[in-house]
Amino acid sequence: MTQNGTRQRIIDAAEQLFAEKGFNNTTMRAITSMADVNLAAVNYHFGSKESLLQEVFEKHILPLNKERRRRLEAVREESRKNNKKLNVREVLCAFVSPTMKLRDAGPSTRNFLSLVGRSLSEADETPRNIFFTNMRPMFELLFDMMCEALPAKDPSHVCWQLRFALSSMGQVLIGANPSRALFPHIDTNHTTQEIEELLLDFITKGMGESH
Amino acid sequence: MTQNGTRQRIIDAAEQLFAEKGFNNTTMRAITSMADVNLAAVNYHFGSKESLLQEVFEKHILPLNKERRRRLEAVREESRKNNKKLNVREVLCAFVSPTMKLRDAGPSTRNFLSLVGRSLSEADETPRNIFFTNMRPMFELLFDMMCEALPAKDPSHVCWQLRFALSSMGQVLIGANPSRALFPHIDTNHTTQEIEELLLDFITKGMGESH
DNA sequence: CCTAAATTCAAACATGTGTTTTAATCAAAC
DNA sequence: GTTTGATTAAAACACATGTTTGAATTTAGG
Repeated sequence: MTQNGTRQRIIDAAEQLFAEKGFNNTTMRAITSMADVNLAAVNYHFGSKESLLQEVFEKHILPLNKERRRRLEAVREESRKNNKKLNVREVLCAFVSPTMKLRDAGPSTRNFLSLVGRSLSEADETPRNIFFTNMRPMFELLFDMMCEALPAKDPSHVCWQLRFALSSMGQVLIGANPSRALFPHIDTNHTTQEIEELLLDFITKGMGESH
Repeated sequence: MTQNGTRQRIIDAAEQLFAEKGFNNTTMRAITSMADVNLAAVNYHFGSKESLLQEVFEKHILPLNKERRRRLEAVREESRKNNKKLNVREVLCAFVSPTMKLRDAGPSTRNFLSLVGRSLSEADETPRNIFFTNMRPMFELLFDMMCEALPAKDPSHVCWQLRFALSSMGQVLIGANPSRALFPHIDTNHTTQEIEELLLDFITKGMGESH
C-alpha cells in the first residue's frame, strides 16, 4: 500500500455519509473531516466528489450484479432443462437474495444498501445516473424473465408491478433508521432472513398470476 | 385580490419545480424566474423557501387527508354496523383512492402528487419533516385499521408490509417521467383507473392473510 | 544521504445559494 | 392631488460548496 489508508478512510466515510444523508446533502468537508484527512484529499485521490460516489457505488454493485446475473441465469437454465415455466418466486428470489446477503456483511455493505435503496426515487441527476447505468441491464433481464414467468400478463402490467416490487425492496435496503421511521412505536428489527421472507412473500403474492 | 397574482404564480411554479427536481435542487432563482416575478418576492410573500414548500404542500394535503379520514372511518363504521371484520382491500382503497382522484384534476395536483411520492424516501430533513408532520396521524390510523383487518398477523409484520404498500403507492405518485423510467421501452401510460386497480391488486394481495 | 516523486496541507478561489436591504413604484383612501 | 401602506425592483450580503493552487512534507529508490 503506497499510502497509509487515506483512500480507504475516505471511502469508508463517504459510504456512511452518502447512505445517511444522500449525495447532495453530504459535503466534502463532512467526508474529509470524518475520514480525518485534508479537504483536498478527495480531489487528489478521486478527482471529484462525483467520481468518489461512482467508486463507492461500483465497488459493491459490480460483484453484486455479477452474482445476481449468475443466479438469475441459473434459474432460467434449470427451468429450461426441466421444461417447466419460470417460477415467479424463484426469479424474484434470485434477484433479491444476493442483496440481502450483504445486509449482514458488515456496516460498510449495509451503508451501501441504504444508498441503493435511496437511489430508486432519487431526484438528483448525479447519483441517479450512476445508479441506473449500473442497474439497467439487470432490470432488463429481470423484466424479461418476469414476462416469461407471467406470459398471460400484459408486459406493461409486469412493468408496473416490478416498479412496485423494486420500491418495496428499496424500503428494506434504506433500513429502519429509527428516528425517521414510519411507525416509531413498533419494533421492526427483525433478522435479515425474516425480512427477506416478508419482502419475497409480499412481492411474489403481489405479482402472482391469480386474478 | 390585493395583488395581481404574484403569490399564485409563485405557488404554481414552485409546485412544478419541487415535483420535478425536488426541494433542494430547486433554486429560488428558478422559481421566481419561471413565475416571472422578482427574486425577493418569495421571501416577501412567504417568508422563506421552506415556508413556501409548506404552503404548497399543505394546500393540497389538508383537504386530501380530511377526505381520507372520512373514507377510512366510513369503512370502519360500516364493518361495525354489520358486525363484520374489516376488509383489507376496502381499507387500502379508502386510503389510496382519494389520492388517485387528484391524478386527473389538473397539472397542479399532479405535480403535488409527485412531490408526495418523492417525500417517502426523501433524504433531506426539511421536506421530510413537513411531509411526516402531516402524514403521521394518517399512517397511524391506517396502521390501526390494518392490524384490525389482519388480527392473526404480528403488528411488526403489518408495519413492514405497509411500508411496502406505501412505497408502491409512491411509485404511482412520482409518475412515469419517461426520461428517467425504469423500462423506457415499455409504455406505461395507463388510465388512472387502471393504475389504481393495478396498485390495489398488488398491495392487497401482498398484504393478504393467505400464507 | 540525496533526489524525485507522491502525498499532505493551509489557503484561496469561483460560484451558487437563500436572504436582506433600501429605494422605487403602485394602489387605494382621504 | 396628496398621502399612506403595500408591493416590486435591483443590488448586495453572508455563507456554504466543490475545486484548485502552490508550498511543505513524507516516502521510496539509488
